[in-house]
Amino acid sequence: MTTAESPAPITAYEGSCSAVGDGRAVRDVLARVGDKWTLLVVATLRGGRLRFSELQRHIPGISQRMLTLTLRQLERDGLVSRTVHAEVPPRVEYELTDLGGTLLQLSIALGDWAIENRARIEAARAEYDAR
Amino acid sequence: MTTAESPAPITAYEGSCSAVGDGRAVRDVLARVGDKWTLLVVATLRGGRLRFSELQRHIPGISQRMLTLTLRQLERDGLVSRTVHAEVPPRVEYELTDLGGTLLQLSIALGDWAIENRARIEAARAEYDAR
DNA sequence: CAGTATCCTCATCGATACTG
DNA sequence: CAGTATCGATGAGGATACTG
Repeated sequence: MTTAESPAPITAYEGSCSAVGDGRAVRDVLARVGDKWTLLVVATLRGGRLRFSELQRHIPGISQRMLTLTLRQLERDGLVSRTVHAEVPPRVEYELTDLGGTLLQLSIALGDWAIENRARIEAARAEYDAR
Repeated sequence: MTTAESPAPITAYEGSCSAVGDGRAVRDVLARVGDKWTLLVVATLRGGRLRFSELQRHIPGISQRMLTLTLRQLERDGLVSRTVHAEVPPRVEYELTDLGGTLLQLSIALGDWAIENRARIEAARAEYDAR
């Protein structure tokens, strides 16, 4: 799920069936959404706006650096808005945009799928590994 | 339960809140599904069973190695079934399992989201970069 | 045909230190 | 408080060669 790429052609699925669109678009989305923290940040913002330190507290394990990078990407893509309040000490709040809200729906679907099928997947793994 | 009420933190998914499940499950799924090729392979199998070389042809840019690795993971997780036909030359066919089919639904939703919002995201990026 | 086996590169991420 | 700067480890993924 690397971000910086694709001189490659990748014309997968054009025409053949529109179910998933072209591979480039799907990969772009996955590159954004499939990294280690993005969906977790989006999910954490589902309750409304939070400031930087609150986000960090609610996402155990995320480093300051990765939270910053993830938020910058989300902001750049118009999925999250960033509001700086002119105060001392500084207060910066992040909030999902409307577009980010639609992504949230997907992340919930993905999360639900994860919960529902986790046991099945782990059973399959155990069986596979048993050989 | 999309709480719109409390600014109170919906702390990090410790298995309690169902909206996104716990972070670990979500990350597991993303680790599986969010890599460079998995969803593309799943999507390619939507039409039914295909053999190794057919998959490779339909997914431009994928290396033999990555196709093999991706298929092994999917097989291990019970998302794809592998059938070896006792012939010469060998013929191996891959097909989505029922579980894999449910993942396909998600990949379609993700693909649709990608198509629908790609222009918006790129516009947001352009605007962001213009500063 | 359908894979393994190696080698190698480069991006991702974590840790740490520093700053407006 | 909310970042930036820098460094180093890890590992995903590509290229290539070989095999049952």
